[in-house]
Amino acid sequence: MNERIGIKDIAKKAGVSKGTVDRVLHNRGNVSPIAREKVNAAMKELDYVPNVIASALASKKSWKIAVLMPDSKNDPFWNQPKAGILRAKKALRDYKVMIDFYPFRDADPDHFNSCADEILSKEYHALLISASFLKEGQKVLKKCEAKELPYIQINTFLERKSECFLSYIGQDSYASGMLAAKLLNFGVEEGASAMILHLEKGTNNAKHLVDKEKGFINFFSKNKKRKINIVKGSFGDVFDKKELHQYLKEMLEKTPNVQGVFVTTSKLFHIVPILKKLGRTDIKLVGFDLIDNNLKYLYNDKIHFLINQNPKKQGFMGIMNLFNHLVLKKEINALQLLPLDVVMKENVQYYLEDKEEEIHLVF
Amino acid sequence: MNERIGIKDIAKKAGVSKGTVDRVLHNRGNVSPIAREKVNAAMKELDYVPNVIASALASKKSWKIAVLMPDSKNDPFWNQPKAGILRAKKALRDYKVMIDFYPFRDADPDHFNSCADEILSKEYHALLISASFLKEGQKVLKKCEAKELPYIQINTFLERKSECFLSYIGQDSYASGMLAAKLLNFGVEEGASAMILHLEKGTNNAKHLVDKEKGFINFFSKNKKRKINIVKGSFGDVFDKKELHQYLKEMLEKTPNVQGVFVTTSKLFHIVPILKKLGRTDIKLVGFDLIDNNLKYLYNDKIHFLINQNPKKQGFMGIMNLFNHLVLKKEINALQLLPLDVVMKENVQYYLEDKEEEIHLVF
DNA sequence: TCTAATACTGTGCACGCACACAGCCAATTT
DNA sequence: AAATTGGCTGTGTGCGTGCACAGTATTAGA
Repeated sequence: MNERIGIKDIAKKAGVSKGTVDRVLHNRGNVSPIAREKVNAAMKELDYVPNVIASALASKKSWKIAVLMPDSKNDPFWNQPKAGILRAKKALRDYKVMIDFYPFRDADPDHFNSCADEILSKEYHALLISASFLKEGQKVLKKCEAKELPYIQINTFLERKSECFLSYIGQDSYASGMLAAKLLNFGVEEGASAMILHLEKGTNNAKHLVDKEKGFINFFSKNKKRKINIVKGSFGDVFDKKELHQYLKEMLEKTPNVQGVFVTTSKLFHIVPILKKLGRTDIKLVGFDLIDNNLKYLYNDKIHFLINQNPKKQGFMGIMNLFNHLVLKKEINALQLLPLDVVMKENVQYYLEDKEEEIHLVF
Repeated sequence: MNERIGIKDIAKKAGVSKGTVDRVLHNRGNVSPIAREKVNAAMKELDYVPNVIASALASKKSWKIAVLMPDSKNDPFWNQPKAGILRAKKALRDYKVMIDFYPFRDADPDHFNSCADEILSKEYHALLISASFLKEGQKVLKKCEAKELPYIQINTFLERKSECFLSYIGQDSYASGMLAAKLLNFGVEEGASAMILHLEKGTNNAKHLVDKEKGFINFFSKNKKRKINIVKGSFGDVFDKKELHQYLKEMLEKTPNVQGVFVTTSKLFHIVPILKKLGRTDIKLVGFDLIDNNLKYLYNDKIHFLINQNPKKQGFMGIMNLFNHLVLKKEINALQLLPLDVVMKENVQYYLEDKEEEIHLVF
């Protein structure tokens, strides 16, 4: 049953050799229009689907992919996308896919540039990039386009109009802001206050933070049935604990009845001990990312919700989509927004488990 | 670079032929202990990893899998596991995997039995089963074990001790009860009441409902800081709207200040219009499953949270795990609990999207 | 008309493995 | 001693496709 038909079948049907079928299949040229037409007709009639297994085995081509993302030494967050990339690499080990990492120091645009130049000086088939720097990122992508090097962006999205731009894989920042708002709205009483707090430098230059803020605020302005007072805070240097303590103290004093705080990055854990010192353990907290420091507080009920952005999956899907594009010539979606998982103590295990789960191949 | 080594390499290293290596690899017997040892040593030393591509291409075996689950005509829920199974089938099209469906009428144990008998009378390599009926389910699994037919259970878990029992893939009912409790606890004021409501017949016979209830109640009994009054309700025939209306009215009258209701199945949507008629739209609602009737109310803020159990993924993983076991001879986990996704209006899109996402192959 | 270039087509090997088969040798039986 | 058995081993073909190369038909140029 279920006899799969191969190129020799369509060759026979079309009255040509399998060599000709192969040439039609891969647009290698040197095929007469008549032959091409016969082959196409036969393929359509027999509903030919290439056998990827045999194809992969026979193919001699190898594919080189460069990865340009921040060094995980400086920010452990980047270990997760990296883990996803390595898992993808393992999944593709029987295909000739080579992956080279170019980690750049995350606060060093010059280093970012020099890494990019090194990539561009070599012969890669594609690039997986997470461009932290707005201006430099745009420049690098422009250079890629000049060299016709296709790329996929993860985590940070710089808009480009080009054939080379294949996809952005990451989160929808605006939606994540709304989600945080909805969660706080659920747990905060009518008439009370909720705070959105940026704990980063240069907040206004970071598009994703601006978007999160928009989402958060728009949720409450749309939702007119319940009145919640929204305040916005911003503090750059989380390592200056004394100043941060002072800042939060003043904010909470001048804002009446704050019942919830939304921190727009993974740095929520910094304010937990401070709130404790201020005797405000009643405040409900929402933040991002399942990093150890946050998890600790999630486990003992200090943090109520963490929104998970699937960083590992971002890396994994980045490579898998490039594979899809390069090797299997499939269309890939230009925008791939990953789920915003709502994580609590009771379901966190499912999002952490790193058991040897299935490996995902894209056909 | 990255020269992959194959059986001929280890054959050379071990000083035997590739035939002997193959026999060692697949435990085909007829290998002298000395040869076996040499081959094993060579494999270890060269860190041999089989090329699944070539292996799949060369293998002549075909695999037959039977699927025994409720008919989706009667309950559209089952369309989702089915869709997952079909996707897996597509992903495996180059491997010789055949899948036959045996849908049984969901309230008809006799039909379940006769479907099972038909499967057992044919030659299948494995079975994917969702046994709705406790007693009949156990009997059927026993028969499978007698015929040495390995199986994976999805959605409903019947405990068995047997070599044939490969895995259960589904949700952790107890954890889902706790999750629901946590969500309601977040949105319900101290001193108020929360209700757990079963809308099924024969609740006490359904293990997963009992477990959900345990999880829900234990959350509140563990959490002694905040006092919430818990009440339990149970009503069998949701289609008798008048009686259901009356039942809810009385429950809400005799229970002071009910602020949240947790319905333990996908049938939450049945009580939404009734609560509206009773003028109790303030009550916060938590239930299960992204089915259309529930989604409608999620969109217009009548339902606050839906807990998603990944029914499509259950089907997909069921097949993939059988493939893993049969074809790739990999160990698979006996218990595979899928994430309990917390779904709200703001993130529901990510769990619904049926875009042609990556297809998962297990190596 | 002949040659040479070009356009097109078919053949056959390789990819790494599974598996059938034939061959070998020692032990046992006749 | 010859025949048989059974444990063990190596050889060789085929899976469906990619691709190099050889081969044939067509056309253009002299």
